[in-house]
Amino acid sequence: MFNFVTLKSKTLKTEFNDKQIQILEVAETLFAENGFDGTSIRDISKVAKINIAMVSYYFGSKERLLEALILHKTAGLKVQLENLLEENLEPVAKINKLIELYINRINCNRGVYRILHFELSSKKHVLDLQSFSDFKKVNLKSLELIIQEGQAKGVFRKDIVIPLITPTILGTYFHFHMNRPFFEELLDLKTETLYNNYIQNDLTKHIQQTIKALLIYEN
Amino acid sequence: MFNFVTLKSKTLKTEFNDKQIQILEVAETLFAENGFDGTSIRDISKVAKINIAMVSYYFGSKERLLEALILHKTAGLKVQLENLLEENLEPVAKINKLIELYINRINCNRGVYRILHFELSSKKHVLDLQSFSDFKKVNLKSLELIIQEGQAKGVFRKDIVIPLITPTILGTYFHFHMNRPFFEELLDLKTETLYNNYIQNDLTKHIQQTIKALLIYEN
Amino acid sequence: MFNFVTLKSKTLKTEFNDKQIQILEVAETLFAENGFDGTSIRDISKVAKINIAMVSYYFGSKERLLEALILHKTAGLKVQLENLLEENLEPVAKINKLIELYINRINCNRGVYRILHFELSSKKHVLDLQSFSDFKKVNLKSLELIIQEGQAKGVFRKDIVIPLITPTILGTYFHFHMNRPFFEELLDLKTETLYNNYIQNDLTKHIQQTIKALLIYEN
Amino acid sequence: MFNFVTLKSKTLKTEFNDKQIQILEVAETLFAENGFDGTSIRDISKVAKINIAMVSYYFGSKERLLEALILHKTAGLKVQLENLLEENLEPVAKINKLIELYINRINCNRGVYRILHFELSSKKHVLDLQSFSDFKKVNLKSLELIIQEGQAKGVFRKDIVIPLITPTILGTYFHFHMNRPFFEELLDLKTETLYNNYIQNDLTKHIQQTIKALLIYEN
DNA sequence: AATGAATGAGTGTTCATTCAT
DNA sequence: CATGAATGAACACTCATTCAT
Repeated sequence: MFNFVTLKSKTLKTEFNDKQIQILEVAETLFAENGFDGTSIRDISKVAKINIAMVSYYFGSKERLLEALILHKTAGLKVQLENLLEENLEPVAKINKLIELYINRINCNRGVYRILHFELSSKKHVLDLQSFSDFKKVNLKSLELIIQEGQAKGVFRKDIVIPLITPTILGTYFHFHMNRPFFEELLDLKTETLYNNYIQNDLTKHIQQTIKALLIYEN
Repeated sequence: MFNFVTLKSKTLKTEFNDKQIQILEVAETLFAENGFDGTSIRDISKVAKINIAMVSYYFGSKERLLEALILHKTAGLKVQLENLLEENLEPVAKINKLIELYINRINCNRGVYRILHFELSSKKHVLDLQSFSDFKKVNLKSLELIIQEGQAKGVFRKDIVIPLITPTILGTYFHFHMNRPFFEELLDLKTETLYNNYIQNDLTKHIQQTIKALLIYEN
Repeated sequence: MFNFVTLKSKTLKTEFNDKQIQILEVAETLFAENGFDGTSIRDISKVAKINIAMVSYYFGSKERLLEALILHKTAGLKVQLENLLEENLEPVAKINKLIELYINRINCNRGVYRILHFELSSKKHVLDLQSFSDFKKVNLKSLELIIQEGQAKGVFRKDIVIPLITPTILGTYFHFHMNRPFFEELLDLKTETLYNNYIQNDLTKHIQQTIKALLIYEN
Repeated sequence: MFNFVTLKSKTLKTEFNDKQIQILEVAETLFAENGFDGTSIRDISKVAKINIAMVSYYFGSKERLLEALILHKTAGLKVQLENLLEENLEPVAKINKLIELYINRINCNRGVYRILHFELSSKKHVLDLQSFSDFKKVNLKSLELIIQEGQAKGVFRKDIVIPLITPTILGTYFHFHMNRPFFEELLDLKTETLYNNYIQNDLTKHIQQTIKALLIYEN
């Protein structure tokens, strides 16, 4: 019935039925709004209009719901990255596309990525962090390949500390988004659409410009 | 920065007695480790070795403890910024010093700034966000002044979206710190000292380099 | 003993199919280990590797599973008792054989007898206690016949309170068994075999000796 | 404020305030009626007319309430035993008094002793069993001293397995009491008073007679 | 000024059972 | 006939806060 993925000798479902997906969607929204600790499974069951016992029934526990959510939402990124790597693009165009891919993806799955990058750093949660660490390493490796390609072509500087590029890309996005009310007021982004457009256009462009300058500009 | 500030029609002190400061210190540590929701006032009272009723007694509520904590820890930054603005430095040197000031300050008050920039975006918390929004605006204004000074001197580009500079500076730091375990492993930062040195030297330099490139490099 | 017994206006089988017997066996073990309340039908279904709904399906409810279990495990004792009564033995030999029969039987069906004699006294369980009371009366009657036979032959004292003999026989066994860990340590009964041997030999002999002394010895 | 007893590096209160004692009394009754698992702290709080959180507040947890209850109710027995040991009595009189002491004490604290001797044998409960094992050892030691005294005086047989005496004494009582409804009907003990009188007179006498016979009668 | 006692509301989870298929 | 899905009720326990002293 389900497609199982063996992950550290623990089988996790990667395909879910409609009700499970419904729960996952609601969970993502509420986790994004109120954090993991700030969201009760009662809240989830109320919004998702399901019985309170369903969460434990389907996912085992609140923590394992989070695991499932992360797995569910991050699945597919790896394939997208691999496709990008194989594309025949100029280094700058490739890194720009990578940034666009990242920002777009994260913006569409805000809740999950926020938790992945911020809540999971808490020492309390003893989720299977290894698999998420692996996830981050895969991302880092893709970035590395693109930058090294650009360096080989003589376009990018040689003395770049690659692991610090990701914090700049993702950190800029997250800091902007986590302070959404502040920037909504400051930049007059009154509607959801205006806000999302700003991210997809202006913010993405800013990040691309920043990274490009960093990769090319000689101090 | 403040002394007696009227906030929500209630008078908040920014000067506290020893016991209050003790509570604030413990609260910062625990909030930083486990988040606001993940920390109970029982945890705080246990670690601070004070009676559980003291928190409500001294600060009114858990939320107002957070308010007090933020006010307590952010006080003083404005003065530092003003001093910096008056210094006679080249634009690049000035922006570098600003970045250094920011990163150092935030790194020393991780807990509070993490909450300030990430947890407070939650819609649940109905703290008087205006005062924190003001705080952010003051910071933004300082940055604006420095950049405009650099633009006037013909050092910086004219087409800079200044509000997006802060997300890049702070976002890079926060993303790095929130994924501390990942970078500790990746960069072999085994001890607290090694980790802090890396932030004060390498990471700060990376951010300075990034911002400089962004401000100067013509696309 | 029974075949189709009307119990609470419902027909209960005493003959079960393989799956039902499997459930009964597992239930006995778990009830013995953790008590009735301490055992969930989830536990039973997990150990018996059957669907969780099977218990309700086959037995109606958890309580009626217990009823079935008791009926299943106590069936046959009456026949054994009747056979014993007809045997041509000296009074002491007969009572000794009765004790041996009891202890052996109970020891082989610990779970059920423990529940029968201890958990069922709880006022909460509204099982049809009458049938179990009947069961006890049958046992008492057998004992009575043997003792009266011994009294008629002038071997046993006349002033015996027969209903109190059973508590001494069974109570001694149960108290020993319910405090198994204590006696295991005290008497160095490290293995299951050693423990069972001690019961079948030493403990049985102790009880036989006790009852014999009580029945014969003139104060 | 409290008098603390150090027990395996864990401090347990032995003196309780009125509300705590009220909770303990209710808990004993309900545990006795429905067992530990069969009693919820909701039941306790309802009967004791206290807030449901009080149990956890005063005792920490349901299990630690049980610990406190046992400690509370068993305290004092040791002293009574010591006093008995020092009395100048004939061996038979002494053992009779011991039995009377035991039965009376247990009958007055039925709930606790039932749990102590029957529920605690369950492997699930990981209470500090060592202390309860110690409690049993103290009791055994007292019995041993009395019997050895009787043997030294040439009154008691030499070949007695002393550890099996306790199961006979206590087991007889418990089996009788656990099957109270059966014996109430059989022996026509309609009221609480009649029942208790029967225990204090007839049952106690039966046990004394049994043990005396066992200790004296040569097979 | 400071605190131990107390509480109602809420937490995540497990329960025995039902029911459509 | 047999079962996977689903559920409302109950579970032990923790929460931030209040209040009398």
